[in-house]
Amino acid sequence: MTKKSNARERILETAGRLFHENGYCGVGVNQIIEEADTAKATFYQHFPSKMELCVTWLDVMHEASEEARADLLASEVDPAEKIDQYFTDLERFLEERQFRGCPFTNTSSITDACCDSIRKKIEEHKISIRDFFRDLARQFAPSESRAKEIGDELFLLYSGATMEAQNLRAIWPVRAARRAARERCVNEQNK
Amino acid sequence: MTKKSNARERILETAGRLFHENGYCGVGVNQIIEEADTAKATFYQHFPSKMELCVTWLDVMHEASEEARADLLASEVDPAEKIDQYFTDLERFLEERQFRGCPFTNTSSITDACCDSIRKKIEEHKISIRDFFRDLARQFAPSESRAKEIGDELFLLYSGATMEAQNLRAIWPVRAARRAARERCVNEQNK
Amino acid sequence: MTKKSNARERILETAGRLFHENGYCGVGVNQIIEEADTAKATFYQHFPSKMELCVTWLDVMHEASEEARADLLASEVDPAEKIDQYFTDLERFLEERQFRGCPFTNTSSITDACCDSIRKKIEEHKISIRDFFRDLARQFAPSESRAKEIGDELFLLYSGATMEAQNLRAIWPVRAARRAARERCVNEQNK
Amino acid sequence: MTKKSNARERILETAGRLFHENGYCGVGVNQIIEEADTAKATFYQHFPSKMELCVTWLDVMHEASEEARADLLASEVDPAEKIDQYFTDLERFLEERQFRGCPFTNTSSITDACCDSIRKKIEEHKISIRDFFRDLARQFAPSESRAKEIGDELFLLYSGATMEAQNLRAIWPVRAARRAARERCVNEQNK
DNA sequence: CATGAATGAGGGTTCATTCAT
DNA sequence: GATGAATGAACCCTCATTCAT
Repeated sequence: MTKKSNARERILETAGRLFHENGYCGVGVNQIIEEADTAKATFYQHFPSKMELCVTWLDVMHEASEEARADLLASEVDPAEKIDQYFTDLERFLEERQFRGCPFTNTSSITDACCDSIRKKIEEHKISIRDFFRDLARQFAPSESRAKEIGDELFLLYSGATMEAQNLRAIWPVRAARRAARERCVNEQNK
Repeated sequence: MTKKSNARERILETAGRLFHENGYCGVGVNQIIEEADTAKATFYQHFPSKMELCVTWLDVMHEASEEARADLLASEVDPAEKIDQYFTDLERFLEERQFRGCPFTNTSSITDACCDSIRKKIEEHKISIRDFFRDLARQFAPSESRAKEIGDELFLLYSGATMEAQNLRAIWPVRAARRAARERCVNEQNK
Repeated sequence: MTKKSNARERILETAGRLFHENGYCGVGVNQIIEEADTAKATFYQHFPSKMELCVTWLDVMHEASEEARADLLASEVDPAEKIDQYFTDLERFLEERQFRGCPFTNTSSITDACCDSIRKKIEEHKISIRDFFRDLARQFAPSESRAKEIGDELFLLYSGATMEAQNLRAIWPVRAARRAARERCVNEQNK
Repeated sequence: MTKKSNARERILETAGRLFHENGYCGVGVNQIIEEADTAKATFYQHFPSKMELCVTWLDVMHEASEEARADLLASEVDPAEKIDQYFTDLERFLEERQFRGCPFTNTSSITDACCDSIRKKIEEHKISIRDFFRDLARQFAPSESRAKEIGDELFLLYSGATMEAQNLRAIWPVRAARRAARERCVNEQNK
């Protein structure tokens, strides 16, 4: 038993890597199946279309991401530490993937014209991260409206850092974001 | 030497609009020449390839952008006002183009695999914007090293705002970035 | 020996219906096994290929058809009445199947390229119908050679009616054929 | 001058032959372009789709057919002679094409599921032939209603003959149809 | 400068069939 | 006797690019 249908896994993994590296329409089904070492029809037995495969992959990524953030939020350390940890994790993530940026964002700019179902996944994911930062801000901000303001600011710092680390193939944007985010948090607590 | 070769202009303009609207690989050469009302070979007489056309377009965009930023830096208003103005301009730019995001960034994630010449253009442009924000910060920061810190932070706010306005098809990220950037500036001056 | 292998029956029945409705190459093996509620390999256990399945189905159809015609020939009514009855049955058959025409003929034009075994089935069936009409004509024609002439004519009226009812999605060709066939018969008897 | 764009001609001719021989879905675009000695993209530069190509071909065939029938109708010989000539021409046509039957009908039975535009062409063609036979019958029938009856009968004889010549790979059905059609005409005139 | 026919490589997808279980 | 994952060949179609005119 056990190894039943590992072709599906191989396809999903390979496609995910390629989508992240080259964007949705920078990857062809041919490339996916070749690198996953499968046949074309095997691909279509497991996924109804290239686009559905992409959506499935985004789903998997999103769930893992949400879980990690929920854990961080609930952890016992103080907010400034959480911010630190988040951006440090981001740093590692981006470096491991050679500054390929955010998988969702990368998929996005290419997919505009075509597919709403992919677009929707990306939106949901982004909003979910924005909400995470708002929750985080609630742990130190003096008021609800201030928490929203600061949460959104952290979200933009995160997003800009991710994007520019990719654009510039450098880690400094992430570090700058971490520093700025921490300062924000500390300032607010000292008021 | 008046109307000679206005075909080139039409192609460049049309292609730019389409690249920004639909992304690099969401636009075909056929569509470009049709909307520019030219012939196939005319296209290839002026531009060696679709990619070179894209590079040329990015060059044009970059120069216009740099000039505008230089003007803003040199203007007589106080720094907080400059920040305000920059993000307000960004807001208009993005709304006019239906939240299609940054042309450079959009082109980036698509082009990774293929072409270094496009990548280089994007890097140069991004660094040039980062430097603009550092210059801006120098106008109010207490020290050079602090100016760099704050300049980078403004840069990330700008980048995140642009990206998420596109991802979410909404203007609030830009407004949140402006608010945060202003606060940064004012805080620093009041220290 | 009761319910053993009713899968075979289900496949045969389902395939027959689908072939007639959508044509040989308008039906896929996947569709057949799904609508017959069987597994892939079960299909190929009972039939070596889609084509052999088609041949088997044509066989079944042919036998049923021959039996019905033999009964009609042997019945006690007078020839003109038999002609009437035959075309009335044809009318019902075509209407029930939404003017999908003759299963054999339909299969024919598709199969040309590939397979002699299907072709042979079709020929046999057609000759058998031609012979039926000759037998029918013998019941009223003045001579053997005249019976052949008229039998062939009835056969062509039948064939044309079936074909054009399909081409035009209309029943009038069958009714016109019946009228003409009856007139033929009556004329001959009144000579 | 002169030979400009003969690729289009080659494709149309080749496709027509193949459609007639193997039916619409028995022919692939790959086969067409190979036998026409062109590139795939050349095909699609001239015809928007395989289906549109088929429709175009049917149009060409239809026009040629209509013209020939109009000429025959208007000719000076007597009706029985016209019938004779029509079926003799049909005989030659079918023999030249190795009993491949009616191009329209052949295309039909396969096309059912997919394409209405092809279906419509076939219907129009068939009705146009039916009308031809009605016009022919008007040249000898005693009344309008009788002309319709006999015209329809001739049409069915023609259709059945064409179909069965194909099914049986034999010429006798056409000859039987001619004989029957002539007899019909002569009988009517002698009444 | 302009035309548009021609190209080869590749796009995503579906087919009938086989195999290990 | 049944399962369904895996296959390779073929499906129709589009791309950026070149060439003769």
